[in-house]
Amino acid sequence: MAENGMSSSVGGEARLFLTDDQLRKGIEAMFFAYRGFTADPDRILTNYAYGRAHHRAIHFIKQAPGTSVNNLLSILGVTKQSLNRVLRTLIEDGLVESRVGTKDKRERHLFLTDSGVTLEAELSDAQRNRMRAAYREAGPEAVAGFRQVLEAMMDPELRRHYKPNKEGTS
Amino acid sequence: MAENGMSSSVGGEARLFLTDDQLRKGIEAMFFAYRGFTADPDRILTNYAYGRAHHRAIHFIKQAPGTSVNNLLSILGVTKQSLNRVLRTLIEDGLVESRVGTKDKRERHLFLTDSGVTLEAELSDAQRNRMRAAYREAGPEAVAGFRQVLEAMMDPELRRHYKPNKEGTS
DNA sequence: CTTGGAAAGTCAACAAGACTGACATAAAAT
DNA sequence: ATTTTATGTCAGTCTTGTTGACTTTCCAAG
Repeated sequence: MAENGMSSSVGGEARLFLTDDQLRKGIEAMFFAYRGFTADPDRILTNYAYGRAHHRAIHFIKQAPGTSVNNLLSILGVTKQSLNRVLRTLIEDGLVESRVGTKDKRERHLFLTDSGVTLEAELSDAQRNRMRAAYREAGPEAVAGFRQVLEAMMDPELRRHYKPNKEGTS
Repeated sequence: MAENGMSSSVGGEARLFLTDDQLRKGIEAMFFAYRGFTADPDRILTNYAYGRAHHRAIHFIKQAPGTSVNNLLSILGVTKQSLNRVLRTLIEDGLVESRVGTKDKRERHLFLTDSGVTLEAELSDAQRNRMRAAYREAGPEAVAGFRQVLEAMMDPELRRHYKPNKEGTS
């Protein structure tokens, strides 16, 4: 159904950027780029017997210190059981501290310890370096386009909570 | 080590697009966008008891019919053992055909069967629709930037074999 | 005050899909 | 003819996702 190689180029050459072939190239580029995007942190993580899931948890705890498990859950988009296993090892290893909520004792508030901050910095530095190189090579206008397309690709629900794109010209 | 929050904004406001904060936003956008990127095919795949790995295999077999297992391996960047499990189920289920090479009998050449083509179309249609919507919303210039940054993010090795970005202005 | 339900988090068991190691077969090289 | 290389397969383990069952805490209705 609708597989004739021209299903989206009916608008003529002004829409050349969304022919099926252009779309396919974008899809493949996304796949390959994501691999590069995660390659450096992944390499580092194996030295600590951690995985990508630990990186994500650490990243967002650093970003929102004191966040509840539930909040982290909705950001990461996994089940609480899955996140729990990761958090448990990070807490056992002393990278994350979990404090029982004062107002609501059901909640656990998460913080990075000093060791946690150190590992987060090592992982983020590696990932930022790759990102910075790509940004620098592509230039500011390409970066703006990159961010626009990425944001349009997110799930609408997430997008409403996220929307960090418009920053002032300051 | 170089963790002071301004490690890349020393060049002044002309380089605002690669401050650590901009980099972090890009990193998070990449993470969230990739989830959206795979969401629709993933949903479809559960109906067939397949996973993302099957999708990738089917995609690249469709793209390069008759490819050898080894070639597919280098594209997908996984071990042959991992790919083998996926290919075996696809062959058993009659979505992929594996023909022994005529010139070199060690090789297996892979093709999609009619059923394979059908599933590939269903998955690709879903993914292309999401991509098309994002492209349309962001516009042609943003798409060009998107592709530039993605390409710069790939591993250099892969990039040399891939490089599909320069197409004529026709 | 008690009770019953909702919410937050934990424990256990299972599945997908990566990985490494050991192995089989065909082709090529010596 | 024998060894080496290329290719593909089988078996077992690990990470990380899933669902289901459970505890603790909070809150609201009776």
